[in-house]
Amino acid sequence: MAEKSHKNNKVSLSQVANAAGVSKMTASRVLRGEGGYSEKTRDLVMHQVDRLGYLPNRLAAVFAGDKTSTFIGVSIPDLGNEVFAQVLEGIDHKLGSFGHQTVLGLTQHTEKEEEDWIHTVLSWQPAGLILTGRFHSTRATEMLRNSGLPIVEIWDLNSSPLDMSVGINHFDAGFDMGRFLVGCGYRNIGYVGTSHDTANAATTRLAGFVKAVTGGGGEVTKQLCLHDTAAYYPGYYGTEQLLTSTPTLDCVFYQNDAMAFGGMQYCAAKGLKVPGDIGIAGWGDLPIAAVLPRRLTSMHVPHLRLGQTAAEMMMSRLSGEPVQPVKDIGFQLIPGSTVKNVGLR
Amino acid sequence: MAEKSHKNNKVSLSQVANAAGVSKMTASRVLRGEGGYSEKTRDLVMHQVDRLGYLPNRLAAVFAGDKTSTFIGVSIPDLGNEVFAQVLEGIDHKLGSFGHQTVLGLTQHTEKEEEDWIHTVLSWQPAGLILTGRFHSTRATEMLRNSGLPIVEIWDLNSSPLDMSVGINHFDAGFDMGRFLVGCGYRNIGYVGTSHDTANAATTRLAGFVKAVTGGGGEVTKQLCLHDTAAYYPGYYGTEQLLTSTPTLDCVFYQNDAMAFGGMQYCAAKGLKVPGDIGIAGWGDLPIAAVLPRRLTSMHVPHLRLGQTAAEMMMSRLSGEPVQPVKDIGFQLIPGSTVKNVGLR
DNA sequence: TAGCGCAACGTTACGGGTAACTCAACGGAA
DNA sequence: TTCCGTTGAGTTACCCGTAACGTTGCGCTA
Repeated sequence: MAEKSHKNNKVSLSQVANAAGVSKMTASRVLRGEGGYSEKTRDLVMHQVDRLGYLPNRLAAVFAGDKTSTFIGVSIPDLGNEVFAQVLEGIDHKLGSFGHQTVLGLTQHTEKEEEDWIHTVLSWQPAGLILTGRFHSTRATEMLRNSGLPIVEIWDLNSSPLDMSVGINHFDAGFDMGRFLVGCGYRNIGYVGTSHDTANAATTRLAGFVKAVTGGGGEVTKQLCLHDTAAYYPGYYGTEQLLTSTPTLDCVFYQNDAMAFGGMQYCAAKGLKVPGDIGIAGWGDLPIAAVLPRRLTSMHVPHLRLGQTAAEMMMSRLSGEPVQPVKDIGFQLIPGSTVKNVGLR
Repeated sequence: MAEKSHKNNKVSLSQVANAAGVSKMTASRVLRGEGGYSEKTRDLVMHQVDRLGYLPNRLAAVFAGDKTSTFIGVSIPDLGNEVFAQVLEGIDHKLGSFGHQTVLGLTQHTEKEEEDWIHTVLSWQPAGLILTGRFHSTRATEMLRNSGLPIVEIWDLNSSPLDMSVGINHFDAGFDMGRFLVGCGYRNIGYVGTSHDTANAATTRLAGFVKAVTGGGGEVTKQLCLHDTAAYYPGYYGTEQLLTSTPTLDCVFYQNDAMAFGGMQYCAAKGLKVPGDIGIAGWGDLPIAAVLPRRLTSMHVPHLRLGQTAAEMMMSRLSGEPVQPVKDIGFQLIPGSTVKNVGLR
């Protein structure tokens, strides 16, 4: 099986055609199943395909047809954050079901890395790009515009997107959480997150949060932005830092549930009661929340669906259907019971 | 900026060359920086590259050079399992640092899906493939062999790999855990996992586990394999099912730490003391373990490093360096304190 | 000043498919 | 019988780069 060509060990279409005694074009037609050949010819060709172990060369097909590939470039900050793992899972499954492939790029939240990645990925003639966040470098924006490709900006909703956007308004979400916590009676609130990058949705969220808290008569007394991943242990030691430097805090808001859980564990280790001594609020309503004895105060965002929706918007645009370019996927505050419910408002 | 060609809106090398008043070949040389041109010519060409917003077409380059691309196909079962998210993160970072791209495939643990995905990915002329697991369908194996590409099988160490393999011996790891638990005095042990697929490493692990337990005079009384993801909540309700049907168990072994944590939460909710009333052992030493009050009995596997190593082996092979084809990345039992330590052996 | 070498650049021929066109054979209607 | 449409298949040009070679023109040597 699998007689190889001399050059590169790959069986080409012409080899199949020769072996079947037909022209390259006829073999091509059979393989694409677009008709215009007899049953007998089809069998001849397919038999040789099996015998030689022919694999189509989609790269050459794209090239010949002067079309784009079925690649979709997907840039994600990192996978240590469960949120993005879920988003990616949603994207890849949906893309896969449409016969498209994910070309991954972990761009670590930096514009420069994203820019380099975009340059590389565009050179592979992708069918479209899905990017996390709405801030891109000038050169990146220019390349994206010039490419003329469909682009979905996800996560941080962009009301005037390059092309399309799906996500939530993080400012509003942060604001809602802030208003809720102030409504619970908290006035002296801390924050633990992992980045102060202005391009980061978490920063936008924090801004909305701060606005709501100060507007409601409270104060975000201390904001901690660690140089680490938004995971359990940073939540733990971040809380330690926070409460050591500012013991007067009555509540802590975290960048996500993993960090919040880490914070809860710190509190438990130090004998601090939640919510008796201190309130805890997370973000994302991650799977771990489902098994905790006490419902974690959090903000539900449909991450998997967000990913799926992004992929669907991409597919719609590629098939020429009309697409609503900006989709707010929505969020829902989970009051939970890791904050006191003094029932204000 | 960005004057477009009539056809497909992309600026080609000849357009750049024409605009710069040089031949296509000279422009190509400048862009690849391989010398054979004057400084003046270089500036002329690069100026037009900027002005026209030219993006190289790597697809055409691969095609012309009759080479493979810089794509590496990476198949991962799913990202809901943090273990694989970490592995993927390790792979993509390392590949990226070598100028290669990950083409992702979430193949959901099934051979059929993997086979289809392999067929598709191979048609894009990748430079190599990284596959999770060592079991592949016959047709998949045949395609992989015929491709002649470098292949790294990860996770479940394959001592006679298609090409290369890195991971751990799950049978041995399961065996060690079983021996340890029996050594702790447990005799009536339950298991909660998510799959009975023979192609699954978890199944291999379980086999080793069972062998050690029965060999040590204990019994794996009940094995529960849920049709779900290996996450917190399945761990919770799986434990509920397990302990309801078999209340006599003295210990439960889980497919991973997330499930184990879910199980611990179930126990806590029901007033069962860990390890007083029941022992709990997880697998993977996931990040959450770092913040728990009680060290979770688990098995440490360097997931991130596993991913990085897989990528490094791939890069070594591609650059023609000699590669040790089978690498056991090792594991380490974390005794923890969620099991009794009766101090046997 | 012929002869030579080399830097700098141009020409040509692919590579593996596909679009668009052409052509032959055949069957049915006029 | 003639004409024409349909079916099945072949031909040709082209997609965008690169390898391999060919061609200049200049400076230097003998």
